[in-house]
Amino acid sequence: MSKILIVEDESDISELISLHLEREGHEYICIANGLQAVPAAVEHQPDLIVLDLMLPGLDGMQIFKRLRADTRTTNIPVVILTAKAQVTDKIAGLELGADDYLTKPFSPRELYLRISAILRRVKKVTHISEIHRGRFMLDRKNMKLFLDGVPLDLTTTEFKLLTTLMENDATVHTRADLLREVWGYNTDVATRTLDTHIKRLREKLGEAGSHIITIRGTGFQFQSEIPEVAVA
Amino acid sequence: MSKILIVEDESDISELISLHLEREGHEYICIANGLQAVPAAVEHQPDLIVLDLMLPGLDGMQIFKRLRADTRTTNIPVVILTAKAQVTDKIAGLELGADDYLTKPFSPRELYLRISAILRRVKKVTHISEIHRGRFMLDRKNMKLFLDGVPLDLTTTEFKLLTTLMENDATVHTRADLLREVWGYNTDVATRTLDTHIKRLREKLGEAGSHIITIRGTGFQFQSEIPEVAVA
DNA sequence: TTGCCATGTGACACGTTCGTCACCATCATT
DNA sequence: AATGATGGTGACGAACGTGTCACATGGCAA
Repeated sequence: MSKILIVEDESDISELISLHLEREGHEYICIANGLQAVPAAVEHQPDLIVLDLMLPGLDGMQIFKRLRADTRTTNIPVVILTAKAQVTDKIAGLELGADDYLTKPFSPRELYLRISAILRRVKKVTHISEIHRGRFMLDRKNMKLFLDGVPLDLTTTEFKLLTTLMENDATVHTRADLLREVWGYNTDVATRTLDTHIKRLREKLGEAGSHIITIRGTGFQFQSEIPEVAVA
Repeated sequence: MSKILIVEDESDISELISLHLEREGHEYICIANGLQAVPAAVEHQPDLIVLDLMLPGLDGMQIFKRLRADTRTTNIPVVILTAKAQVTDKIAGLELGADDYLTKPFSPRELYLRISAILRRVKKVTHISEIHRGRFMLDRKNMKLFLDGVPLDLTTTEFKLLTTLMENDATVHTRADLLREVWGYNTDVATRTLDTHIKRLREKLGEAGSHIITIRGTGFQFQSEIPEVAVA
């Protein structure tokens, strides 16, 4: 269930929208006065805002800009509704950073689905605290590693190290890179520390430790798919 | 810069799209054969896929479904392109989980802007590994807390605890809730542990520790804005 | 005011984690 | 095959993080 803020002065349109939202189990707040848009968004922290540009006596674009300017609302997706059917208007709306732009008359079902598409995307991406790479799944939120579905506990350092390696599959990370990424800007960490941690990681991974590949003279690399190497 | 995979058999259309993408500094890969879509997406891991549904001898919808079915591509946004202008088709496409749906003939500029809108949203949300709350900024990626811009080191437990509290600003978390969220489902953690960690957190926060509020008889709460209380 | 109960606090002890070092293994080069 | 350099390993002590307890404090109701 998500919370949607509808900024629309024509009550029949807002009813049409809210009907759909309600039927699908969403929560909504309708306001008719554009001036209330920012305060309402700040207060309710909706997951998405539907904004009609054609509000009486007010430039809807102005409201949109204010929503983007305020840190408390800048990340909330906005779908713009308007009667201006010109392609140039559409482009102007999208250019300013709207998430979608629909022209009246619109199909309420389409609007609803476009709202869903955005919400879905946001949910999905938020959920990507998980990195999937072949047999590995890194759950960043819970600092857990799953190998073939089996949970493995990692220490903070091991976790950071593996995350850095896994984030860019098959990219070579130099020793300096890793030290900087994992240990922070002041690379006052000495000699064999990195090696030791790589070793500990490989140890915990068991046979799958071979996914961490040594690039002699440079650094290390994570490969989710180990290429077949012909062995005599 | 983002990487876009274009699946389109008409070379003039794919050129039109790629021209725009290139001009804005994006990288792109064009493939004309729908069957290569999934392998190409797996290999290149694009940030977004533009998929023409009207591929010769192939059901584009089928390809879309396969992209969503594969764990390695399921999270990649897809923009569907089609000649079917019927609202019902549009609805069908969005219903299946496309991120946007454009009908031919379309304005290349509009397509480009819609692609940008999705990329922007994804980037923004991905970037929200940072939680901003008043004077506090929690950098989940680096497990760091910034108070008025000053970095503070937190231990794993402290970090989880504060994250849980901060995620829902001004929401009261019961002791049981916190124990479950931070310590995991098996709440075999005893008596005064939570209090001790709250204390340690407050200690590290110094004077700002007052943002963690005790709700007597229930639990704790994080408030980014401390309401003015009249003191005699 | 009294007494009870929920919360705050300081100290402690245990286990974990970390960085370092000395030494060994392995690879590349000649 | 010899040599030097680079990476791997095992061990160890110090530092850190954590959970628990005993006791102090403070709010609330009778």
